[in-house]
Amino acid sequence: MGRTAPDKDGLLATLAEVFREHGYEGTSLARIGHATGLGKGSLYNFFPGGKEEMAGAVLANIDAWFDENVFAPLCDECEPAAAIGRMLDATDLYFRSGRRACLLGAFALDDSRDRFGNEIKSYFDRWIASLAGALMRAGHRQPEARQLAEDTVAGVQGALTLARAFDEPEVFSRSLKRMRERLVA
Amino acid sequence: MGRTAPDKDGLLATLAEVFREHGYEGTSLARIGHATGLGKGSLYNFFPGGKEEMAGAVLANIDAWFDENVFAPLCDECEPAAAIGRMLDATDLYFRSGRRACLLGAFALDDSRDRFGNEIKSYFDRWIASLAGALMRAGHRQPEARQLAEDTVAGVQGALTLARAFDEPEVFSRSLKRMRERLVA
DNA sequence: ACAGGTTTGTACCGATTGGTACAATAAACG
DNA sequence: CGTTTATTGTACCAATCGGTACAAACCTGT
Repeated sequence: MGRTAPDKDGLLATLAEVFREHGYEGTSLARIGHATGLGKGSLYNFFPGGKEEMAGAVLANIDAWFDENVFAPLCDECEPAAAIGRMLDATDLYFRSGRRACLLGAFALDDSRDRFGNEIKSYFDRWIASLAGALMRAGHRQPEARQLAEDTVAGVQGALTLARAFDEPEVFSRSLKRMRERLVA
Repeated sequence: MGRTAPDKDGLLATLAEVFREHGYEGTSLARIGHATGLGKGSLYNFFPGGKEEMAGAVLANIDAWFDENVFAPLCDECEPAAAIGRMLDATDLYFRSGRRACLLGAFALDDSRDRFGNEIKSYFDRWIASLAGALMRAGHRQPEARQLAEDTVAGVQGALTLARAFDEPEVFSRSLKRMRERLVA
């Protein structure tokens, strides 16, 4: 083995932060190098596919986190109200109570959608489907459950947008609190 | 006078479409030139401030449209339910029933926020404030009206994001329909 | 200490970025 | 018809873009 490789998780986290802050086009290799403290040599050593592979790895990483911490709780066999509560807790944790943007939401808007369309679609699809499942177990009928799930995921995205627009994370926290009341009612 | 100037409104509309589709960073002058059919000479003649002035003019144009067609109806002195209905109609019209993205929402996410933070903030602020006003005239108390308005504007943004993520404009139409029921109830 | 493979900095590449300068052009007005 | 003035294409600029090549530095297993 050669030199000690830096921990990949921390690297992916830093990369994610840069992409979140500046979008795909706005994230230059120079900025990545500055944020991570790595030169091009190291970056292209870990990600031979360049910027696109970096963004792909970041998306996969986020995807896995949501799978484990947000979607999975919804599919558990316990009482659905508690499952939904845990989902909202994880959501609030991930988005740092509104201080963090959603990378997949940002990518959905600009033309990163062309490169990562499948990942983006799958991410939102699984979120809505698992939430709708929990809502049905809580007694909602199929069409209403689906609509309520759609509204909730859309509401999260919109609240994140507003929180960033106003530079007031509380907008997100408040919105999440109202969703909690609405979903368990 | 010199040559006949192309109509500024059509030019701004084309510019807006390019910015909406590719974001601020992703919109190169080459792309603008191709989309508008104008060379750099013309572009810098109309917008001496370059790309930033173009984006600013586009935002001002959108701002004016929303002021007249979306915010103003909410402030009218007629019955608030009809006012809210007209607001939703104009919203659906502008976003082409979900086929069009929101430029201000997109700018709020990436670092265009640094350049146009005030415009973005003002846009969402006026939307929420005018809607909350109409809701109060409809009988809602102040805090609930404000929260409902916030949820609605956030919901529009989120629905646009989802519609783009899934490439299914119907997601937006459905969401808007549910908002209509929720707001007039 | 040595050899192996890994990590890293640096120099370099062509292409494209936003922006400037300016001469050529064409319409409107006297 | 000629002058004026707004419009336009083209050439050019330094800076930066994403990406490649490769030799030097380094850590680890023997």
